[in-house]
Amino acid sequence: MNMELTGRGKPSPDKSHRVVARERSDAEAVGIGLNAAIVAVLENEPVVLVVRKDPDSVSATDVLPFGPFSPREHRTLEAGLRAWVRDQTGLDLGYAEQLYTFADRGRHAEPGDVAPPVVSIGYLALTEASRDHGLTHGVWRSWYQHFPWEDWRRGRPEIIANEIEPRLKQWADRPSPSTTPQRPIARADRVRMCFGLDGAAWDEEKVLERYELLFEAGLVDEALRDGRSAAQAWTDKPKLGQAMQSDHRRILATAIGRTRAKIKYRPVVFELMPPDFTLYELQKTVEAILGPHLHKQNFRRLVEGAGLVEPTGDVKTRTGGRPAKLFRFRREVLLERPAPGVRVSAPPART
Amino acid sequence: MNMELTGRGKPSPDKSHRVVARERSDAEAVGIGLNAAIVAVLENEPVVLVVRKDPDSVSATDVLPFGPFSPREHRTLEAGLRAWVRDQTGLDLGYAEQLYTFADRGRHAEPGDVAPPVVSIGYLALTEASRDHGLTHGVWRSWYQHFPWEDWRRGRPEIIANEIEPRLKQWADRPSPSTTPQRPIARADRVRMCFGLDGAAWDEEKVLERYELLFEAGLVDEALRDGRSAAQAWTDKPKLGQAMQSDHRRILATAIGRTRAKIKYRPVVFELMPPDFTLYELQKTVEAILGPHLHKQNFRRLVEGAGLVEPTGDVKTRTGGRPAKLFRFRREVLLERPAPGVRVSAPPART
DNA sequence: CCAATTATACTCGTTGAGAGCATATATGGG
DNA sequence: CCCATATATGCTCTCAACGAGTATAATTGG
Repeated sequence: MNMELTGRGKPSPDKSHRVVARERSDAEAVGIGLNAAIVAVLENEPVVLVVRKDPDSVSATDVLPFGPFSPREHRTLEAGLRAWVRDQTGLDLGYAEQLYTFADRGRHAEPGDVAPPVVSIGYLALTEASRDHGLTHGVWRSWYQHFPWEDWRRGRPEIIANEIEPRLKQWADRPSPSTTPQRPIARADRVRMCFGLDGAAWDEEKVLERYELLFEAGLVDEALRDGRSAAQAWTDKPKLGQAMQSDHRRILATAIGRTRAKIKYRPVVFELMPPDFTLYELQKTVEAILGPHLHKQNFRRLVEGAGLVEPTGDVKTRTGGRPAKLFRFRREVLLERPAPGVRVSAPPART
Repeated sequence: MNMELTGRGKPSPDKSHRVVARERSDAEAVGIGLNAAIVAVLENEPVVLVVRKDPDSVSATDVLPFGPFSPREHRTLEAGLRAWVRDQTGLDLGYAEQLYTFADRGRHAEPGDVAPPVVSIGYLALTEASRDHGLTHGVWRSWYQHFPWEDWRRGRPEIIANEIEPRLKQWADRPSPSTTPQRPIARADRVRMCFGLDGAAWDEEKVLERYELLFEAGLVDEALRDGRSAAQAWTDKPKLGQAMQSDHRRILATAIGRTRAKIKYRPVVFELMPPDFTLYELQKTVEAILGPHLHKQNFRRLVEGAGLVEPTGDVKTRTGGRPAKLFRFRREVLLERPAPGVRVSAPPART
């Protein structure tokens, strides 16, 4: 499949694509790129499908599957997405939803890139990892590799206290540049709310806000590619988390946040599960996404009580203890309640 | 401001724009249109800002403010939106958020249109109606004029029982066309869940789902413009609600649904309120958006207890009874709780 | 056969939301 | 001036949901 956007000439060897874009006489007709964050849970690890730009390169960064949207070929955006995901990775997408449309100039430019689309529409897809038989290209990558501060499964990640908190507080103390004059909320307050510092609660859904904050503070590699390189490089400490190509990490952040939010009010966990599963496996999957939340007995009560699952009648033995009943998703719940989901509530705010 | 997308030639007198789009040699570089659903509450009526395509025309349909996105001029989509909204309507946007990106071919075409953008990015903006002094173009239109079935302020709207229910049930009984072969949920069940029939609960957030269902069933005028005109016109009864240009009613449906959802977990109501207000006024505004929900005393307890407001110290007299204390939005709540909002829960599901 | 491990059932206490009652303080008509 | 009326506001009762703890059941591995 032709990954290059037509109408933009051949992939430019020029490093500064923004200049190219500015000089186009027809700048208002832009290319549309579709980006897919294809999420699964593999052995209790939330993963996203990435392809390598150049597998042999030392500095190869991960890139989400992406392709152009061709209105001539596809009636809807989603149809286009499904088509080229199949072509490109061999995967047949199940659940997919649109995330966000980004068009920030400068956030796309990347040395060595082919001409990037100016507007990229991010999509979230959820799939069962063990159903990836058709997968021809791409590998599953733990999403916490790109967002280590989001992994609370073993308690509060140390990177927050050791790296993020001191560096962000230092950033907050610096005066805001005049380019953002009347920002409504002070830097220090944003830092505090985003990362749950000084007694604020950690909100696992604020994934994008946290990434954007680190970006603004110049603590992620991608910030250096933005036009503001010089201003951002105020510290030369190693940057946080593994970077991705273009603005793909921002799309992934959006995907993680949306998945975490949606799992609570829609039965989307089941997109990640095999047809039959034990309640413990279901809980582990939820916890992989959200962080460890729930009391085991209450989780059972919650999920069964909400009518989200029904026993298959079989049990799974060899679990190391008493055999666990197998359950399946109870589809009828969609016809009964307006917003069924794993309603885990946030742990009580630390005061 | 030039409303026409560059690179597409002059506004075509040709009626069938889809054909024009298909024949463009450069179809993959498409125009991006930004659409704004600018929402306010005016005298307890939720309203949206519309401009008239042709005010003198008898068949003039409402159209949301829209304009092209020009990556050369604007760094971000939102910046572009704010700029041309100001140019076009004289309004300075406050709160704005992206809604959704639509690109369905066929949903845009409209007789008499100038060449429509192929991809339209919808935005939701909330503003205080009495702050529209700068407004030069456009009028406030009740959003229930376009969605009469969404107005539950005086109980269940009669149009549901009188028009929607019979016609949708009739549609559900017809066999699905082969173009949508394995739709996961049966038509009858979708009708039931969307419109709360046969004991199902009414979910005020499903605005888009309801509109799309009516669209599929050919009960809204816009469906006739879609390529499937012939198939859709299976009944010649009058269509439901006032139509809008292009796919603007779909964007408005998305905006209503999002506003209704967001008001519950973010303090966005206050974008619609003057600086000082009584709790009764606040409740009326919430109810204009959501439908009548809350017990007056509980609403007060909820809103004050959540720390969303604080008394200004003044009272508003001449209310017809005891003077009401004036309140203002308590901004500090943003620094205290992760997701503050008017947490009105749905009324108990009718069983 | 027993210890360890996992699964599942039951109970208790707190909290928050829905609903109703009671009281306070205006307006407006006689 | 007084009272009927209307709105504002405070308080309590009840129930359901949820977090947390305790107890019991059914396996596996030595």
